[in-house]
Amino acid sequence: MASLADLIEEYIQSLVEEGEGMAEIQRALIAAHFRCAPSQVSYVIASRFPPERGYIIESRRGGGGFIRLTRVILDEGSIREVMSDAGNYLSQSEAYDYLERLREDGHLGDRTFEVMRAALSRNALTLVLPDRDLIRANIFKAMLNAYFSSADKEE
Amino acid sequence: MASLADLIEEYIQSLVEEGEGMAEIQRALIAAHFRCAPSQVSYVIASRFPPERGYIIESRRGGGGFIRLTRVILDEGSIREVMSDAGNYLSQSEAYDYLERLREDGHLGDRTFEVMRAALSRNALTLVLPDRDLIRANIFKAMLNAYFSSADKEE
DNA sequence: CTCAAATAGGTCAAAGAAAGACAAAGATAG
DNA sequence: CTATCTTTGTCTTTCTTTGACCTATTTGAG
Repeated sequence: MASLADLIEEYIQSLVEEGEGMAEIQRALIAAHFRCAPSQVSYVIASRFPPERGYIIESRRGGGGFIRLTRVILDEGSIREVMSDAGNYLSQSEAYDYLERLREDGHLGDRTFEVMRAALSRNALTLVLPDRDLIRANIFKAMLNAYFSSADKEE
Repeated sequence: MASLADLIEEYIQSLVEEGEGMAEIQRALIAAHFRCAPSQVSYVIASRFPPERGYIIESRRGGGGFIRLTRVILDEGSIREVMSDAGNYLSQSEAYDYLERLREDGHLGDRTFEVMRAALSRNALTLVLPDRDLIRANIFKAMLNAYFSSADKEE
């Protein structure tokens, strides 16, 4: 069953697409539309549109206030940057966010995306917690490295 | 005599078939349906739908949580064979041999080969020895399943 | 102009929801 | 009898939802 957060995410997503990568929303309006607490909308924005997925979040309070979401496309040169942003510990959700972004921006094929996702899944990495995130960060960087240094090879 | 686990397996199996290879189930609902502990459902999933048998297991906790099962169809029986041969522990050299063979047989593209190799490398898997080979086996199976379940998708 | 009211978003913690991990007890096959 | 498989229960982790309180902006009365 899709949670309320999922529905709100979908809704906001459609607004962003409609605005070709940019949307200005009013928290209270969306909350009213879904009959939920305004902070629920904040939660959705924080959890579904974070910088890891390539969104810039700006806002203004008071009369005529808004929350602006802008999708930033990752260029070829900034991929290394993503890798160093990832750091030495990486949770599953952070890792998935990065992958999502790389794919959305056309730097990763669908199949490679799925393979990497599988390698980074909590399921495959049956370790206790500080270890798991450390190994995940290692694997993440190793795979991206391999992928981007074997460019111009097909599949 | 058919055990409860067998009945639950059958039931979930039918859901997967109904969904043409994919099912999203709610653990608590299934448990209620069979009047058993929720962890029983986890047991069935772990014991009857493992990666060796070609299933991908994903899940989400919390409100609106679910367990998603995806069945991987392998036209080439040899790949499933490789997976079960691989066993629960896999050394780097064994893993590399399998990858080499899959590539030679045309089942793996060059780039995917490199990515998988990186993920399975001793370098990425900075763990002590019994652990390392166990995690490697997990990752290996997860990646193969992901790769072959996303056939027909490019790169 | 000044400042208080109205407007609107931010933060955080607590409660609720649902799955995961694991151990222990029970059943069964060999 | 023993090893393996099943079943249950308890505790943990993760994700969602709400509510109370805080901060920033605008507006308008005096």
